[in-house]
Amino acid sequence: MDGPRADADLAAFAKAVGHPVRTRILRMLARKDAHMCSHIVDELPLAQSTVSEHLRILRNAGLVKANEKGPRVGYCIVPSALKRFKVLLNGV
Amino acid sequence: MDGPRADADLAAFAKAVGHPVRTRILRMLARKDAHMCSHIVDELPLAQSTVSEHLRILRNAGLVKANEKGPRVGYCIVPSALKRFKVLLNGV
DNA sequence: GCGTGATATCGTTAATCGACGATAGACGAT
DNA sequence: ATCGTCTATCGTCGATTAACGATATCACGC
Repeated sequence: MDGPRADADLAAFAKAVGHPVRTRILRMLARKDAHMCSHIVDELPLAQSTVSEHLRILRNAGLVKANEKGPRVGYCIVPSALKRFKVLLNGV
Repeated sequence: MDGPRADADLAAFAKAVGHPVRTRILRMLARKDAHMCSHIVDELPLAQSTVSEHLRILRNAGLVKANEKGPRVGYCIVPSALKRFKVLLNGV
């Protein structure tokens, strides 16, 4: 589970989560199976494009994925990635 | 343990750890009670000032502290902070 | 006091980040 | 086919970060 890329992976996860808006988004996603981007936008005092960018960062980190179902994208957590993040951190 | 500042705190911890050099430093500190800054410098391909800056970031995040013992500063992990980081993350 | 070794801080530079508005693309409904 | 809705991407701007060398500071031994 933790190979030579443990430092790089842990840092990448942490960097992705290292912004209050993204921790909040993560929590929102963790409490439901899926969220539409617009739902998240509604709950945050940010422009839609900004939220989309934060979601892209979380997606690039592998922590979140989108069910590619047309314009109404359902976002959800990738449990295995979140788990690996926790394992890596707990291993420090 | 997780109040209204949970998002901010988690994000701050994650941001501090969100750099491969700092995860590596954290691991080094986790394996010993204390390290001198110069020891860390020796093991990293970075200038002393750069390492000092990374240590400052970890210190500001509360994850690391320095035993103020003159110029030979011994750095060590703050277990309670690291624990809180883990708890916050595991709570997501 | 004077030097020496160990850290910290300063000043600079290039790179990255965070936010926004504007725009483009994709789908469902009319 | 066109419209309206939802999301992604682009371009920009100011702020922050990462890295370095140079310089200051501090504590100890001489």
